[in-house]
Amino acid sequence: MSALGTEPEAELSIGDVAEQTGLSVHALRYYEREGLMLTRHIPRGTGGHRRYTSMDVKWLVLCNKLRASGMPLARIRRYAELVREGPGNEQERLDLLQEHQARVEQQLAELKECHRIITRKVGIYRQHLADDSTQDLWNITAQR
Amino acid sequence: MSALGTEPEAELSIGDVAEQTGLSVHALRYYEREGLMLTRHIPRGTGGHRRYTSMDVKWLVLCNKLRASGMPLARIRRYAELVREGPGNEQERLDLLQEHQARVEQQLAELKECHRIITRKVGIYRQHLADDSTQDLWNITAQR
DNA sequence: CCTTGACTTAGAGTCAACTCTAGGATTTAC
DNA sequence: GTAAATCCTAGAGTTGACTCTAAGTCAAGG
Repeated sequence: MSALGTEPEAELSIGDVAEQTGLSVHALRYYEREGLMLTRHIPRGTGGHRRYTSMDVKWLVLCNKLRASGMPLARIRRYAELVREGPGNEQERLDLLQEHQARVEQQLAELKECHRIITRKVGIYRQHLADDSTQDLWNITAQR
Repeated sequence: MSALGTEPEAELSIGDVAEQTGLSVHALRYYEREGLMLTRHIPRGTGGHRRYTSMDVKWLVLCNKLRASGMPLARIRRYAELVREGPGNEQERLDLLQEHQARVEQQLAELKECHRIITRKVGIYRQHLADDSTQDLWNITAQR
């Protein structure tokens, strides 16, 4: 209920985070090594085990979305660096996000075009099979 | 104008095909080795140079669409095998295409969701910058 | 005829993004 | 108290899809 975003923050083990994000524990260690997290070093508990917070989980969920839309890890690292630097570079963050947004729009257009072509081909084969036309159609792959 | 699809068929060098498909000559040789073409072996001219036809170009353009929509080369190879086998396996080809069609639809849904999230984040940063609010907002990355 | 550019093969190298292994240390459940 | 599960580090291995290299052969323009 507190308006300030600094609540108790139950700490999470790497296994918990893996479960909540769908990333493997291997991938999570790799992400830390690669500087993709919000802190350069995930704090460790007494026994040396990583202690993540729910902020980390939120960040990783965002990373998953960025990855799923084709952003390379190198670009995510750059974004993480900007966030780690703290306030002052918001314009640069915006630029990075907008560049990616444009890419995603391109991808969407391309994917829709692919879908159109595949759907047409599916239609041709459906037709062909429905006709029961065992006619050796010259080469169905070249149609249209 | 001939209704039968077997016209003169000017032959094309690997360089011509590369230019027309956007694939590199290296990739084209690789595709042949991997059994992704309509014939197991692209015929060679007297000097041992590959001679492609416009059918090959059409096929490769389709392959590009399938690849661009995330079909792995192994799956394209399977499709190529079915086409090489000739008539009789149309149902199997249709199944393969429909499976891919479904995947593309999933991808489209996922990509749209990513786009929505990125757009929201872009909106937050735009707002923040427009407000000229140099207020050290706690952590903009965690917003919403 | 000769040079330049395109082509040939076989095989090695690259890149991103993990994924796995070895050899231990720590934590948790009974 | 102990066994099983989970965690640690450092580093090697994997996968897919090319991409490049070496050491030539072939073809086209002047």
